[in-house]
Amino acid sequence: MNLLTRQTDYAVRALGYMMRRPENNATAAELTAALKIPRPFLRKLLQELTKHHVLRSRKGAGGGFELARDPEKIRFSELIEIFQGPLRLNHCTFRKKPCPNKKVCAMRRRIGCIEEMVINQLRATKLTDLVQKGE
Amino acid sequence: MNLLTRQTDYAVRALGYMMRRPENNATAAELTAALKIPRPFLRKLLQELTKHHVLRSRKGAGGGFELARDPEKIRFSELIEIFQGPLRLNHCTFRKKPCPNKKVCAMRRRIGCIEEMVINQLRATKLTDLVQKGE
DNA sequence: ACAAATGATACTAATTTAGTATCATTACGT
DNA sequence: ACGTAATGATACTAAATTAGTATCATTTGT
Repeated sequence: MNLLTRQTDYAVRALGYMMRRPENNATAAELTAALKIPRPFLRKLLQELTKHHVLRSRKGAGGGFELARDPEKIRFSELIEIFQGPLRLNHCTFRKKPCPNKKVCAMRRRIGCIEEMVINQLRATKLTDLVQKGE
Repeated sequence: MNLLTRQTDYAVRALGYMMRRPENNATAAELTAALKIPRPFLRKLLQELTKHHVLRSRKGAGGGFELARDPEKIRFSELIEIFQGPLRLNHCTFRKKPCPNKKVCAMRRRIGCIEEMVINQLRATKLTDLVQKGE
């Protein structure tokens, strides 16, 4: 059981790296060298972050990526959602065909409860909580 | 992002069904009919539960499965572990090669914290919480 | 113009999850 | 004893998800 995929993990590392630089920026090349993440994969992931306005990018020579916002305003939950879809711990496998197991749905309620807790935690966790500036 | 696989989901349904029967038992055939889960898949899963002493089985005519314990003593966490391995929300992808990203490991601490909360909740959740007897 | 950067997109590979098939073994009922 | 109804063990295939690659287009600074 693993809540985080490698993409999310990489994304946090990359963002963390940028956060610790004075200008909050870096190029894909730098990040590849520093973090040992396969370059094309990293690039794709950075583009994704740009699309979702977590990063801003500049093309061309001297270009690169920079944080689009204060790291304090980048939520862990947001990153997870970008790479792993909506935050839910369980989606009823029978959702389409009107669920024939109403009886079991105490499960869903109970899980919903745990789910809510987790989501609240993930929302409350900011990039700055994941990566300490000084470290 | 999905915390539960279908196997775990099915397992809860199957156990819930058995829990609501007077003898806490059923055959694979009954369960297939009642829960609309593909039979060979269900059988495999029931065998797994038997191996882990959540169920007891009896072979031969008139045989079948029964809960090996009071449903109050079957933890949700245990079921997840059986089908999805150890409860961890994140395992450092760099664990082998001594992690070159000590800097980022605030992430690990923070995630560890959320992880612990989730695990505690899952441990505290019993089969009886997932499936109400009367329902 | 050229080099250094990202954007877009389509593809392959690896891993995990879901599901199938088959034969062996056990136990009840006659 | 035999047939039938059940699970045990195991090996396999299929589908879905995740990880990673490749390529070409576009932009920008010098």
